[in-house]
Amino acid sequence: MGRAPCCDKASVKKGPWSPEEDAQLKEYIDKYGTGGNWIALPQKAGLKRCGKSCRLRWLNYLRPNIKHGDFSDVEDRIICTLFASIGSRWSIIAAQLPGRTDNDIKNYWNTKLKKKLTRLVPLSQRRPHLAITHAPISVFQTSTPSLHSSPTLPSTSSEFKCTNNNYHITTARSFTGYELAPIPSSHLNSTSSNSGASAVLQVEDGYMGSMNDYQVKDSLPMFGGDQGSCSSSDGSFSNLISQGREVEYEFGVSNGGGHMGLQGYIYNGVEENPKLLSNCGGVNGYVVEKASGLYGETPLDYSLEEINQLISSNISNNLNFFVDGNKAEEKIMYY
DNA sequence: AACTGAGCCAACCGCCGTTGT
DNA sequence: TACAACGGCGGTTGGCTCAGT
Repeated sequence: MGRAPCCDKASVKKGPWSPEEDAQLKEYIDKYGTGGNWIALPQKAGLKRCGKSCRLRWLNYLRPNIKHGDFSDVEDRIICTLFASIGSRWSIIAAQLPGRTDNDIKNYWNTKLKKKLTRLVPLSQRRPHLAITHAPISVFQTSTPSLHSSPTLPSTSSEFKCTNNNYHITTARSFTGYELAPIPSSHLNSTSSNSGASAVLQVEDGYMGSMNDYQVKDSLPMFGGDQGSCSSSDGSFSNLISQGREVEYEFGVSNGGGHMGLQGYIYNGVEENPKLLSNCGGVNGYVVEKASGLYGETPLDYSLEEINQLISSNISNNLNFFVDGNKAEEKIMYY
């Protein structure tokens, strides 16, 4: 048996909201708040609407500080960057754009921004780029009891010991997605490589090429345990590292009251300057945040053209990099 | 003026996770 | 533990507007 409907569909009004209804809803919420119960609200407010409809109307239109109208270039860039990174997680993207709603951003993306980006860079001009796979992890420090916390997630597979301290990172499960980071071709030229702990990164070589997984031997933490997915048709990723590509990494965990994580980068195949970002007790969540292709560069430093390369080349390759079966568990961290 | 199609966006639908009983 | 109720989310739809013919 399916779930009972949240309201009597026959007796509720549907369709566009009238100014009177808007005023009624606004007045009620201004006066009494939502009361944490949207289903009961319409009746109390004297509205013949479904609670969900009221909620949507309030969140997307009536609540204070909602911004309507044109999106700025900065907003465009944030949307594109986040879309390239996390996909169509509109609520998360909206959380980074004050005054914008997820619905607004979704509509904007579907009707305008996607087309705008498609026009920007011809397929033939797309550059190779790098994707670093991320996975939920649990982090705990072994040397200082006060920072230690028991990961609530089942730990699996690998353990990472940072080269110059005692932080251990244990992957909690395998990959759920990854981020993309372009690496300019000018950064493809040097040599050297380390072996040691490994990270699984993904590299796309060429705009029409297929996405291949590569296992990178380096002193990066192991993200996830899906070794079976790794392949190395031409050894490209190893070459990239050995050619001196720079890879920045940053990841951590959050418990709602704070977070901790590690940050560092690989240069010429060597992990340098790994450091603890911040710390907090009772870590029981996990977040993995970003990797970028060029040390010191953040995703927001990319031009729209570069962002477009990330998005469109993945779309053109029919990649499913937005899929995450455990979306509720993932959050984005901003240090 | 009438028709048509594209673009836009508010609103709906249904699924999923969480919470309470 | 099972189930219902609810909130939240992303995908989709339907209706309005406007430009082009």
